[in-house]
Amino acid sequence: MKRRSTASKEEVLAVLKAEETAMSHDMLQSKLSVSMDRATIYRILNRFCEDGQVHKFVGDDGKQYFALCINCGDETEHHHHNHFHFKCLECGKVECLRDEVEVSLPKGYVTRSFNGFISGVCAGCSSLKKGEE
Amino acid sequence: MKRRSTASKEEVLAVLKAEETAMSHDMLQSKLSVSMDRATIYRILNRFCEDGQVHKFVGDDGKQYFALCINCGDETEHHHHNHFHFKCLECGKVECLRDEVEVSLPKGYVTRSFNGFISGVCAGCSSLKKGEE
DNA sequence: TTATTATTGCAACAAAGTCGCATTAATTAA
DNA sequence: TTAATTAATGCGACTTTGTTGCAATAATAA
Repeated sequence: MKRRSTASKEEVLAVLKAEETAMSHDMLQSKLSVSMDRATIYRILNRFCEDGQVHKFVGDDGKQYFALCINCGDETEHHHHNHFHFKCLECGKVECLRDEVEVSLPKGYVTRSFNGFISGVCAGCSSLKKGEE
Repeated sequence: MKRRSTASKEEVLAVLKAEETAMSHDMLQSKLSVSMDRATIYRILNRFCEDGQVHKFVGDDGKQYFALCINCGDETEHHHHNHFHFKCLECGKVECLRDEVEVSLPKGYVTRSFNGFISGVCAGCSSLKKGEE
């Protein structure tokens, strides 16, 4: 299964880079300059995940989000992504929080996957709100 | 809107207590001794949430899970549920992890909701697996 | 240029969750 | 005990998310 370079693929990648936020499928689709099928977008994104360019997580809205694997620290391929994701409820931006989080599990428990998600208001938006008052 | 005590409501509560695990709608439905409509189950659970008997969170499968507000520590009504939930991929049990988790947000960021979810293997199941080898 | 096969679009589908509305039934008042 | 009030339920319809099969398209290798 060698990957082929296609316009769709490049476009998805371009949007992910340009927007600088993790994106759910629908966020992405609305930003695409070329229209493409929902299934295609999912397939492209999941391929990126397999290739380690992108990682996937679940938001507190139950949706899958996809983020470029940059600014996520120096993760290597089999690395657990033990960081939180933060979604700003004002501007909609979803970002990776830098610090790795350690959760102490009870004795004998083993982690397979980690999903940390916080919703709130980011610095930019909370200062704006202060300004408005 | 005074709450009424109904058989359905009691049954849902009974299952939640008996199973001792957080449950998604479908897990719950399959354990009910009385069949009831999907919408009804959701409405009952969401009412429990409003009343503070139950809290809700999202699993890494994107589903909503509901857990009784016991063994979750001494949360008061407006308390953030800053604890992780752990789902055992072997036995399916979903439990609240005791320790409260502190995530240090960048300056100016405000938390509105917290969702921490870990999948893996619980102590019981991982010791069983050792035994099998 | 042709053969190979990864990629795409389309349609269909399943599952999760919500909502409106008519009916049922728990509670309160008479 | 009966009647009135209205919360709770069941049903159906619907939206959204995500996946999959299959035929058509197109990127790559021969």
